Amino acid sequence: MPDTPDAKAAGEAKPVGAGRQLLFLREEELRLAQDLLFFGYRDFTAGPDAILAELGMGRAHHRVLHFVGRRPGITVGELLAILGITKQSLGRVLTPLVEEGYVTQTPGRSDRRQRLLTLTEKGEALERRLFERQREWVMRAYREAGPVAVEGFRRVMRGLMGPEARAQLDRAAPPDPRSGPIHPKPRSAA
Amino acid sequence: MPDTPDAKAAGEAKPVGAGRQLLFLREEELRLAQDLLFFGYRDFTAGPDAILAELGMGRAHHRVLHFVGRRPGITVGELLAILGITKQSLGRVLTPLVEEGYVTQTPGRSDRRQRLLTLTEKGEALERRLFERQREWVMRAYREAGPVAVEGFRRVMRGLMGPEARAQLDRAAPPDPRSGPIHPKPRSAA
DNA sequence: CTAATATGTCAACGAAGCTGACCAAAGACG
DNA sequence: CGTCTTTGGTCAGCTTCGTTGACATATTAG
Repeated sequence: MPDTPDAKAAGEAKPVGAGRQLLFLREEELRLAQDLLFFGYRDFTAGPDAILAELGMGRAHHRVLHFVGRRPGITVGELLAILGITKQSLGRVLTPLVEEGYVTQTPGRSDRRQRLLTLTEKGEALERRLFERQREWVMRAYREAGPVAVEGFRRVMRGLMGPEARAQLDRAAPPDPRSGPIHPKPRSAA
Repeated sequence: MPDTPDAKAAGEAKPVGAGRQLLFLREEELRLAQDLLFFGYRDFTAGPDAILAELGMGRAHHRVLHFVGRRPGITVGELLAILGITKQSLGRVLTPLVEEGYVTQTPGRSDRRQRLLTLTEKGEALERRLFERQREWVMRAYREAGPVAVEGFRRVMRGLMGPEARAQLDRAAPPDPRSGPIHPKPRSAA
């Protein structure tokens, strides 16, 4: 259990045993994590949400654009598995995206029941616009925090995911052969 | 062109210079961040969501319990500012919580228009139950990632918040005077 | 031919946001 | 005192995005 949280560990007063004290610190630590995730996630999505609202779309549309953009030719079934929603829910978002020309459906070559999904140019343009907005935001946070913090952020977020999501992530983010794996190995705290 | 399936993802040829490559890496970095936040946040909230569903409640109830628990005696207005929602939306969640005995409202002593919100024992018990579920999950991620990563996670999440959220966080999480500020200074990359 | 699979669609519902309008109690201040 | 503002509550209606259940169709698999 090596995880005395770096510097802040103190807490001298309070007539408690050491174990009790650790427990208390853990509690506050976790409450902080709850706050950070709530506020952070909310503000992280705020930028794209504003753009989408102008187009009469919502966050769900963004997610479809994002994952279709990440894996062009993805099947409906795979997309459902990644998003973890029902096909009815997906349909309400995907159908308009197809009708308005953001996404194309083409029958699978080996299995013609499948509808392989790909972004159109219009879809790519919108996705990129949403992406850029978010990029500014995240890059600012990354810059302020520094590369070591970014690596830590990634490790913790990965740990917050369930095993299925982790597997999906590895598929959704095919490591670019030119750049090597994103997390080659922690390399002992950079 | 529309129908090249997933194999097309790479695009290895692409004649790029070093700057272009950096840009590309940044892009992939950011896409990864999007994935991590989506999956991570979703799975982070999954545990409490399941408990709440059994009680006919949702995530919004949890947030109220969380922030009221964090600042007993908080006013309705303050809670609205923290959550960033309208009073109508809050009402739909808060009224049932009061009616079912999870939260009490008491008139403010200096301003009797205010309704100071506090958790009842029942409310504290539920909040704790939700908290414990989430704690297990987060502690696992923290342990796996290690203390340096946790510090980095906190720094990045904080950076993802807007300035208002940051101010609210400092109020919502009154820094324990015994332990000093959470982020005293980067201390040059652990 | 039959069964399973991939996808789509209709209908109804629930959770949690929103706007706009309006009201009452209490404080603030001339 | 009287008026204005602030705090909070409420009614009505709308939107997004998730859910279940049932059913239809095309295609593949055995």
